[in-house]
Parts: sequence; structure tokens; C-alpha cells
Amino acid sequence: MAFSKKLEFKDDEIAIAAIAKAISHPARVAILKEVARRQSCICGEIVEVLPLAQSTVSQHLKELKEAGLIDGMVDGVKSCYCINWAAFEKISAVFNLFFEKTKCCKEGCC
Amino acid sequence: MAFSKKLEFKDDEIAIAAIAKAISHPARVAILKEVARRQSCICGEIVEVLPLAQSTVSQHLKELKEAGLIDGMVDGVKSCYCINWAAFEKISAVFNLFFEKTKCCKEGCC
DNA sequence: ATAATTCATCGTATATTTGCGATTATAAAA
DNA sequence: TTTTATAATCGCAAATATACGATGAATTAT
Repeated sequence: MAFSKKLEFKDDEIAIAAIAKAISHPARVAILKEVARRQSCICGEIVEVLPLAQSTVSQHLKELKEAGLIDGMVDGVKSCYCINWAAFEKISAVFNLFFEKTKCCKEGCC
Repeated sequence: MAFSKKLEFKDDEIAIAAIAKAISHPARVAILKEVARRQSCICGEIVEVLPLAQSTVSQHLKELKEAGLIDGMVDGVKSCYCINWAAFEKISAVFNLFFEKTKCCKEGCC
């Protein structure tokens, strides 16, 4: 395949896909839910709840962070994560809009 | 890694992830948009619009079909695709609910 | 009957993701 | 200071995803 063709698509298509990708693994969905539920939580707490090794959880956390869904800050020897609500609202809105716009075509309103 | 741990998560987490996964590539986002816009469209029409080979588009269509987002029916020598609106509404609702439920934790209402 | 069109599938190459153990870096406790 | 605890990162193996050309199956056109 030589190399990915992702960048040959439109910006909004790439953006939607990137958001979806961050949420495209059950572990990351579970992490998001847990972080939101606890308002904020320590990496170790997530490791205890998931059937995954610490290094794997750490990697998923990194991806969620890079996607902008969560924030992470160091608290001594621990790492504390919480939802980046500003980004989350935005991301959620972008995604909902995608569904709405697509549905819109159903009634031929666009 | 030996094998995937996806199935060790909760059903709803797996479901959300599966939906997200179907939308996690710009090509599939573009295809969904195109199929919705045209109300229904032929595989060849999509190939013309995307910077991808016919076989690749065919594969993406298959994935969208397996995720339940689109329906495909043979029309002579051609293949006609359209959004499976019933499934689409359901999927959209499941996804919106996920975002809403997560947001809900922000205000501590759950 | 033959040729052309359309698209799914197969095989293959490469890239990316997932997952883990081991290691490392940092901070806290002894 | 030495030990312990926490979590990020590295390196590796295996699984999946992405992409394409070639092939094949089915239908339509000649």
C-alpha cells in the first residue's frame, strides 16, 4: 500500500474520523466512562478496573489525551486524569452534527 | 499479544466502539456522506469521487454494511447502496446517548 | 457467441494497533 | 541513602487495517 491516503480527504472528514478513532476501542470507552464517573481519577485506579496491563492502559490514556478528550496532570508520583470538558463538548457537537447532517438528507432538506 | 481483549469489556462499550470504528476512517465518512446526499448510489459513482481504487472502496462499503449503516443491493451488473435509516437512527441515538451520559457526570447528576 | 462493464473477492505488501514485560524516571517513605 | 510505589516509555510479537492489482462472476451490449 506504500502509504496512507488519509490526508487526501476533506478536513471535516478527517476530523470526524479522528474523533471516532479515539473512541473505537472498548478499553478507551471504558476509560472515558470511568474518568467521567469519578470526575477525575488516577491511572492506577483505571488499571484496577480494566482487564489490561498498566502499560497498555497508559497507552490508551495517551491516545485519549492526544485526541483532546482528557487532560492529564502529574500529582507527585501519581498521574491524575480528567475529562477536558471544553474539548469534549466541542467534539461531541461535531460528531452529533455529522449524524444530524447525514439524517438531514433523508428528508432532502439540504 | 496473542489475542484481542475486546470481548472482555461490557456489551455497551463494545457496541459504542464498533460504531466508532466504522466511522474511524475518512474514506468511510466520505462514503456515508455521499450515499446520504445522493439518497442512493452506485459503487462506481463513489469510486469516481474518492482517491481510492475500486477494490478499496468496495472493502470500505463492506465494512459500513457490516456495521449496519448502509444497505447494498444488486441492480443488474451494478451495486446500489443506500443508508439503512432505521439502523442509522438507532446507531446515532446510541452514540448521542453515550456523549450525553458522559456529560451528565460533569454536573454529577448520575 | 463474444465482448465489455461492473463490482466482489483473493492474494499480497505494508502500516498501524494492540498488548505485554522490562526498563526507566520520579517522588515518597523507610 | 536505600527502598518502594507509580506511571511513562521502549522494544518486541501478534493481530488488524489499509491499499492495490489481478482474477472471477454476473449481466448487459454488440
